Amino acid sequence: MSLRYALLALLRVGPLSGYDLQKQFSQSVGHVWHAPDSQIYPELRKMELDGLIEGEEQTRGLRGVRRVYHVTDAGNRSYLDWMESPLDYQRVRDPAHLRAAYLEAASPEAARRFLRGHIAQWEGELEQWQGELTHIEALSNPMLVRRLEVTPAADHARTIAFKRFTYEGLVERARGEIAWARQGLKLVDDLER
Amino acid sequence: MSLRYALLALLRVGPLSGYDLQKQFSQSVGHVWHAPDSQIYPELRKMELDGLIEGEEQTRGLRGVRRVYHVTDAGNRSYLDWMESPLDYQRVRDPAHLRAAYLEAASPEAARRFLRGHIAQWEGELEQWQGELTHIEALSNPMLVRRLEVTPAADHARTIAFKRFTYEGLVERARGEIAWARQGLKLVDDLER
DNA sequence: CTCATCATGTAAGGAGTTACATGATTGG
DNA sequence: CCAATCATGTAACTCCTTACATGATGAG
Repeated sequence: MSLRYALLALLRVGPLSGYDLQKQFSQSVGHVWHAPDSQIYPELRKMELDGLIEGEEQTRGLRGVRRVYHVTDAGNRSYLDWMESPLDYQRVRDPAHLRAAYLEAASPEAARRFLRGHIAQWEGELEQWQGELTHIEALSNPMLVRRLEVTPAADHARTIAFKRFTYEGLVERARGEIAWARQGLKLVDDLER
Repeated sequence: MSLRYALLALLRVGPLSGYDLQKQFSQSVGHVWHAPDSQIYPELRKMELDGLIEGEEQTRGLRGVRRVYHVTDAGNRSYLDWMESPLDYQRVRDPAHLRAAYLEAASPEAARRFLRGHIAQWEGELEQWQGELTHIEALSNPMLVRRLEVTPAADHARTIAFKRFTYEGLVERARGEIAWARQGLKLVDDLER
């Protein structure tokens, strides 16, 4: 159910097509909420049916068409309502820690492969999030710049501060996961002796 | 797809019924992989069809029946294969950080409610995981004791070490989330001035 | 003219959630 | 005899994944 709020968060800056949104998902919001195109297009249609957004068909060249969506008043209200409402947390379902808990059943080599994989996974995320953080600090994220353009100057600091806060949290999480897996590698070494 | 490996991890210690497994899910494995009964019973049936486990119908009292499942050779192999295979990581989909990133759209009170909720959420998890850790150190977790009983003495240290490692990681993660949300509360205070 | 990019989907299936549904047994 | 717990499910629905499918436009 969060997908539509991720989409609304982007659309509140200004009208975008499904394709544009999809591109943004591999950048800005996509860093906290991934969604493939096959999920975005149908969700936009549903949101339009629910009256949260409205699509306008634009011609592109001679026969090309694109639907550009903008947020309706109802959509804006729905977004703000979500923002004021309690978040529902998913129950824990963590494949990496599930495996870690029974790692005695794996060979030391497999255990090391798993832990190295975990490090690689989170180093990838870390790089993404640190990159985002750099773009936030330098005001070089195009979506953030567009957002600031439609935001009263008095709210610029807030807007930037919460983005920085978010990505700092993610960076810390990634570092935590990496440190944990390194500990695990040491443990596997110790146990082998 | 991890559910069946969580179930196999438990069943490898000894035969259990769907009901027993369901109970264990709210304790041992459930701390890293939640599953409701409505998901466990059908999954066990599917695993039996796939030949990973075998169920034996036992009578309970006069008319009561219960199916007690045990792992087959194929099930054991499947589990060990999974243990040696690379883990597939889910794409990031994080409602808390999604909201945090756009917290400028919320009122300061709502922002505080959200952050306090986040702290409460992770303090709950922290308590669970710290409790588990205590039970591991004290060897007072019944499932762990049963596991050690069917494990060669030479592997006891390994078995315990990986459990401790897992829950230490989870405890650290929870602490990280709590620290992050506390930072957020400070930020909301600072921005209000 | 061709290729990258723009642009929008459908279809099948797996995984998980919530709610509903039923009945047996055991201990007090 | 009554309540807690034992015991096992189904049904409908949402969300997400993977794979498939198609065609237009613009730059070189």
